[in-house]
Amino acid sequence: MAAPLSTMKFWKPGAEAPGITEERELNTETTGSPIIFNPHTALSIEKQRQKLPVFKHRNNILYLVESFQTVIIVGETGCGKTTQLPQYLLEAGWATEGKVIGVTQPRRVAAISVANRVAEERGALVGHEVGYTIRFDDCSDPQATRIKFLTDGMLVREMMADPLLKKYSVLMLDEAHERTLYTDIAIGLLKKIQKKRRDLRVIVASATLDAKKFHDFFNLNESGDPNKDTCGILTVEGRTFPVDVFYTVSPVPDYVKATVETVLKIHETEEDGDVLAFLTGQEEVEKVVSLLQDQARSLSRIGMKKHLRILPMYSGLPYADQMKVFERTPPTVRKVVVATNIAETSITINGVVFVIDCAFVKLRAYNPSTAIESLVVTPISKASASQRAGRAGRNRPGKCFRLYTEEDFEKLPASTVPEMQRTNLAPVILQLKALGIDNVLRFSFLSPPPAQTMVQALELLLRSRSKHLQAKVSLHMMQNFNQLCVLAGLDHYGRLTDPMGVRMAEFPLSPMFAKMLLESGTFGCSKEIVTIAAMMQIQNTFVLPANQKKAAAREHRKFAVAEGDHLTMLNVTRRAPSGVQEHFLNYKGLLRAVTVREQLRRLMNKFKVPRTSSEGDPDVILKCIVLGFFSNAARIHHSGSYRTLRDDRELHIHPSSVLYGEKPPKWSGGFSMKCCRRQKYYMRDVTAVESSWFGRVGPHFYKQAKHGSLASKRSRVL
DNA sequence: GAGCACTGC
Repeated sequence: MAAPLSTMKFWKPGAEAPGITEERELNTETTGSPIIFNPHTALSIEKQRQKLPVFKHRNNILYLVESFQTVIIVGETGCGKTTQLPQYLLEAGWATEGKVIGVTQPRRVAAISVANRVAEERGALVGHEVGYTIRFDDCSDPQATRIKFLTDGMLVREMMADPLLKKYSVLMLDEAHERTLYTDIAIGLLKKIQKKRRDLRVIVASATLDAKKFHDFFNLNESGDPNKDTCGILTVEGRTFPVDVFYTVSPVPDYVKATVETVLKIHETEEDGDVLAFLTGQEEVEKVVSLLQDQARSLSRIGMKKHLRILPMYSGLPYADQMKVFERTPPTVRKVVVATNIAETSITINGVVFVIDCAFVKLRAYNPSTAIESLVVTPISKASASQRAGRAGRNRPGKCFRLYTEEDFEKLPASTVPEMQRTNLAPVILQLKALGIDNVLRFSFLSPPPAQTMVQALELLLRSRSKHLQAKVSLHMMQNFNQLCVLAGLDHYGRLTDPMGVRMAEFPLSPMFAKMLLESGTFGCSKEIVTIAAMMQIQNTFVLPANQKKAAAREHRKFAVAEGDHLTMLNVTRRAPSGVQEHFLNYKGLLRAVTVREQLRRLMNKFKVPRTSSEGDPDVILKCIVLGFFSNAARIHHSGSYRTLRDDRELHIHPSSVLYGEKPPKWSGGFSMKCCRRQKYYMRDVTAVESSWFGRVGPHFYKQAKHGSLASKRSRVL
């Protein structure tokens, strides 16, 4: 029998206009060749372009770009800003004399699909007048391309070769409200460039919420006279349908159960239309999917006319399963997509009319006092809630069911903490230094990272090395700074070392990886290390399908080696080519690892790292890994768990490691630390090592011990 | 003893 239909009660306050800020019509299969239009159909394209809401602001936009160095465009979903604005600028002559109009996107697929669409509108193939540049795929022509779409990370890379971005006349940062790490870096750098290049125009496309923050940041007018502002704002209305928002009457004790009940309630009482439910992670998604599938079976047994088709969606899902959510269902079937946050920005599913929002999201957090990254289930922001709601109004008016009270909604923060404020800054600092920002403390951050992190350590160490000031710096800051010094990316004055630091910054990887790669040639194992580094960039080498866990685990054991995960990865690449499917390997990931490896090899050649092989000797490889990852070392504790060398923190081997469940090695290293649920700390990518290797590799690092509790540890290490 | 939101260079 079906469970009694929902006891959930919702109420609907005054209708809310969803503040939607994105307009990508994401075609997930963008690799097909674009259609070329003949002049006859071009007329209708012109008409379509004129119908977009942004069109009637055309002259105003061009006037603003002419008059202000920076223009903030608040453009709601479907207004056409991403595709039209660059074309208006092109038509108005902003791309003459070899200049380029650049438009950044936070995601690769978006850059490709938008470039394709704009090329289509202009009746040409992408890669000529309109092009794109993303990592591993440059589809632009240095001579011919006038409008270039690129990822924000790519723009930052380009600044290394061309610090003033001389080839660009205008740069538009799209989706700036998402505040990704690279968007924020680009924003800070562009402000700096604008002071030297008065002719460079910057357009920031953002949500309403942030417009003023961007305006105040970019406005260089200090006179108080608004007539002298250097930054203007323009709002363009969107083209979406209204979404009715409902809240629960009382707080929900268990949002997983509540999601299931709400789906059933919608199915029972609402008209046609697909459902999209947001949850925080894979486990929750699978749980809801399985509960709903049970219910759906019962419902069809009792003769419910309309069927439910329940589909999970998260990034770790195999590609073929992900594609299922885009398939159309017959009118007698209601599609229910149970997704993680991937459905909030990265993908758009057509046909969604009902959204269920649990109010939570899993976010990365960085704890500077432990140097450990963790994933924390956090309440979403209001901006995020409205983005989720907006997913219901893409095709026709929709409804959003929030599994929380209106009172709780009011307590949510206005926007999500920018990535810049919750990430490890070592790579950011290295990049900024490489871009000639000597004093990273003076860098104009749109949202400055917490002062208590490495930045403060840098300042204190740069200005004075007196004991008095050092006492104020906590141990971890010294360690972070020291880590970069030992890696030799920075000297003790905080300057980028040449060549080591300069080269490290050029690698699209964190400093530890770069160090390991650059030294691997002299260690005699660069061929192996480059493969291992590439493999470490993919999230999961192995896949564990929910219904075949045991069979998969059995297959995975076949690749395992006693030394640990790093050499197991090497083993996978050597033996995997046949039978990726049967061995339950991450096919997409392995393909990606191959491209990453190619890029790394090119950089290694550029820096003349000798191509050497350990010829089957594992120790050389492991020592080389320790060289980069010396700061991540642990030894076994009599309790059976591990303790970190740097601060005696309790650690466990992550269940995904091949060393999990085996006789634990005395020492482990090379791992990355993750804090997962219940405040337990885990090591991922673990390798068994010898204690004697650390002292030789990172003596300065562990010497720092004398400032704090590490002293006793160190004597045991060396 | 038991688990990994999502991007990007």
